[in-house]
Amino acid sequence: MDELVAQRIAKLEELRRLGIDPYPPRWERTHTSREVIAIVEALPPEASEAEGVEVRVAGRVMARRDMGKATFIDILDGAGRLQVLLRANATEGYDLLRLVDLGDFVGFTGVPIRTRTGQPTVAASSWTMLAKALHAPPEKYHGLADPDLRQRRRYLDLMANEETRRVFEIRSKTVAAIRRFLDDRGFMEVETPILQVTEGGAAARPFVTHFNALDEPRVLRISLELFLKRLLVGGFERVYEIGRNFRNEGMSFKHNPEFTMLESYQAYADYNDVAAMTEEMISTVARQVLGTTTITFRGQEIDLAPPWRRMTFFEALKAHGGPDLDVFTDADSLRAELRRRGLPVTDQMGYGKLADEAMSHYVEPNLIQPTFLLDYPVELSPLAKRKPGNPRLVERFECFIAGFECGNAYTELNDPLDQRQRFEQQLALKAAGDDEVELVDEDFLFALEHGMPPTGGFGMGIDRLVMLLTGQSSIREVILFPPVRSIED
RNA sequence: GGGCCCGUAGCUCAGCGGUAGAGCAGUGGACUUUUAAUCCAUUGGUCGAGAGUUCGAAUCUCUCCGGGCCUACCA
Repeated sequence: MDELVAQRIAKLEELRRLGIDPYPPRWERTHTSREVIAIVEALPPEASEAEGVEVRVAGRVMARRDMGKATFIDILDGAGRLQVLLRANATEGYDLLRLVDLGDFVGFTGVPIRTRTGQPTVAASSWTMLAKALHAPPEKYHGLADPDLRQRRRYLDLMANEETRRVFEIRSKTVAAIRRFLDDRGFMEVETPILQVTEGGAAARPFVTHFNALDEPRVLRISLELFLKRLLVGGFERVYEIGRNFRNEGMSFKHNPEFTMLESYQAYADYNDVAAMTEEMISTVARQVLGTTTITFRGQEIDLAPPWRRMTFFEALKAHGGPDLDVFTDADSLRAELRRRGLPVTDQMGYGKLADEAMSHYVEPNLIQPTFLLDYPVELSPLAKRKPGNPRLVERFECFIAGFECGNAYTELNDPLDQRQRFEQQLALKAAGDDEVELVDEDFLFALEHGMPPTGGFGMGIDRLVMLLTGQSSIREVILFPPVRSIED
């Protein structure tokens, strides 16, 4: 066995021999580190001690400065770090401190004091082992740097790196702020199936599993859309879901196979209403979580305050040197033009995919400040309603911040006959070799045939929003436990 | 998938053909206001795995394993 582990187990056994449980079931804490610091900071300047105040604090031992008859221990609790002073003539069990290692959870009873350097500290009258750690924590100064270990053993990353803790606190506050925003506007949070018969609502390859009780195959959902729309058919007027989607595809700095999506649907709204809600929601969330609407991402300062820039898909393509889609109106001519421009296009790509390819090449990287791209080609958007007066386009926007997409919305297609046609067009694309198309979902069509009110829908990748708000340039840094290859022992 | 890079002590890293090093952590000792405490002493390694080249490989070559960054596709 590892020598360091053996040493710690020996200490643990010595505690037991002394009648001390190294893993006691309960120990009452009265104050967090932050509360103790507040007590000390509230003391009059000449006072060095909160006389008569007894606090019980607890946390993980992060550092230890042993000076013979006095020892300083830094603990980390959920609120932050706190220094504890133990003295041979003032702390019960001082000689047993040799059984305390870095990483242990320890409780201290004592008085808040100010040291002569002014640092808030608990002068301990006693200490108690709360949980013995068998492994040393990461290096105290450099922390945990190995990117593999940081993700594989996130708990070590969290205990060693304050920035990591900050990122996930912001993530939690972001989701809470989104819920608050939607709840305040009369939206109802719902949950829909993750295990589905047919994947739908997006174009992506699914994870496949088997449902034993029904003895049927199932796929993990790739979007939330089609079930939420069934709820609009049912009569709920404002619904949203925040949930995990699964796409069995590649990983990149902005893609993870399981990712968290927000989708909301609002009856009697169109995509313009949704755009207004989007810019208000994201700026509100930023203000609540960060206290500002200004963020820095990859060295670029970005202002999330509304109103955001709006331009049409066609305009944006022209403005950034891409092809004019009013000139190249069919798949063959557009494909030839993109090929002439040296873009990687294939014969399998339909008009929508080609237009999207051009957009992501010419436009997307340039959309640093928040921008709505409006009015997408119909071929790219089988679930969106056509734009009145222009059957080539649908009422859809995607919003871009810092050069990547972070939201997508439609005026939802509620014409069941048109919806069936669109599904059939997707089938034709599949026949032509595109394996990432929207599949026909008869059950959804049947629901739509019962009537869905005019509806504005919205989808947003939560992980990407958190990347923006925390300044993290990789999605894996905002996911607590990103997928890692398993290691064979 | 393509390109570049990394894997050495529990952690952070040096060493880059001549028998394995530092700091932190650990162990023993000194020290009653330190805070990357300090000072003295000291334990700890199949140098990711395997094969090859060589008198000799952590170091060079190849294969594999794990990881990172960039790049391409879906949010």
